[in-house]
Amino acid sequence: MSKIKPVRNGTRKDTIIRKAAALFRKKGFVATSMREIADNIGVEASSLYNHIGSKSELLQSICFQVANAFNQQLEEVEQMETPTAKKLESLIRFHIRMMLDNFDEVYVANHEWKQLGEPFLSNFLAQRKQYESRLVELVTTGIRKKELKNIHPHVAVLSILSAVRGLEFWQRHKKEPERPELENNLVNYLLHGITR
Amino acid sequence: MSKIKPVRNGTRKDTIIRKAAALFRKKGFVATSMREIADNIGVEASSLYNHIGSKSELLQSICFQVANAFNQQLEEVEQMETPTAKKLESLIRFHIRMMLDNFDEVYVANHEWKQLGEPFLSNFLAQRKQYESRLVELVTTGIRKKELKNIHPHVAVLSILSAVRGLEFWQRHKKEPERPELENNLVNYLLHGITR
DNA sequence: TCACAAAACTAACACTTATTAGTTTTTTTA
DNA sequence: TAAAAAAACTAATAAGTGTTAGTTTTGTGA
Repeated sequence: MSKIKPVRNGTRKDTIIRKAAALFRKKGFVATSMREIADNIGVEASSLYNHIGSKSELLQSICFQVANAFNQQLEEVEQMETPTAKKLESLIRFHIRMMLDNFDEVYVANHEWKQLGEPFLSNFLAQRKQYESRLVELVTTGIRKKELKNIHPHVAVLSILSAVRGLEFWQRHKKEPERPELENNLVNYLLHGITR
Repeated sequence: MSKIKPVRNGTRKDTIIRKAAALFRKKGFVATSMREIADNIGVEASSLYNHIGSKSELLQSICFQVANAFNQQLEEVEQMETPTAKKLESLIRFHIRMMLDNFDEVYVANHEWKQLGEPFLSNFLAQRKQYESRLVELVTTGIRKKELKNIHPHVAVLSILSAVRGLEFWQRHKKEPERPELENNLVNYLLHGITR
């Protein structure tokens, strides 16, 4: 019937991925059918295959796009010439913004990576592991330099990552603390429990 | 072929639910087929229906059994005559133990509740919301009594719940801090950032 | 040992799934 | 405006889904 509207500055493929991300987030990857995605765009399911290779490819795009964003930011922060606490704060704030600005995609990457097929699954998990290790390294360095409290680095890192992930629940209580205030509250709780 | 072995002090239904929980955790609810569950037990898929009503019923059992456990513990803690921080610590420790001792079930309740059909979905979400509210109430009281730092209660509660949930990642680094040490580290991080 | 109940089986059902082939319509390019 | 490319369509396929009916096997209590 109608045509797929390319998203601003993007291809039709991008449009499909965005809609897919929204549905994957709401219903889960496996529970979302190609027909549903197509319906939601206003097109037949088979038409999607003029733009994408497969359903799995959609999930792959979403997961690795998110992974790349986080990796790139970590790279930049590692280069910074600031105290460890400041680096940590930058990263936490980036996580918060990613969570709020790219909710569907980040949520899907966090919850649906299990449905990736090989070799993508292994690749994704390896990247995640490496990301965590680099954060642990950061905290460890901070402790050695006496810039941070002497806390178990791995516990701290996983707590921080999890707490930020918990922002997904905030979608529900939207009116609660406004965005910048929420951001500051969370950073404050996570850091000033650890910062000396 | 063979028969379903009833779990110690349990019914055959319990055995099925346990195996289902393990598979739902590994592959997700929708991606797990009744035939897979049956295979894993060593029986035909149709045989399962001598013991259970439907696939959805399996998910319901898992989710509400977990919800009940948490609600019951909260009830008990609320009755305690101890400082707020102590109550909070009890709850955190209970969450940690539930996470480690009933990993599959807690994980499934946390990740697969979306797949519950109505009216179970609404019921489950309502219980979750109420649980959170009661925790917020607890923290708020603690702040009013000057037993806790003056932090945004909702941010604190969600951070705590999320951080504890993050223990699911710990399954991977099993050798890291041993259980009691891990527990103490986490409690320490979560509370001594908030305790006065 | 006989009868009854519990629990397994086989076979089939009605649907839904992702994906493909082939064709037609629409848009872009020359 | 004609030719080429892009993007939609219809129709079909093969595989997998949860679940049911009917039957056979297994275990139990009289």
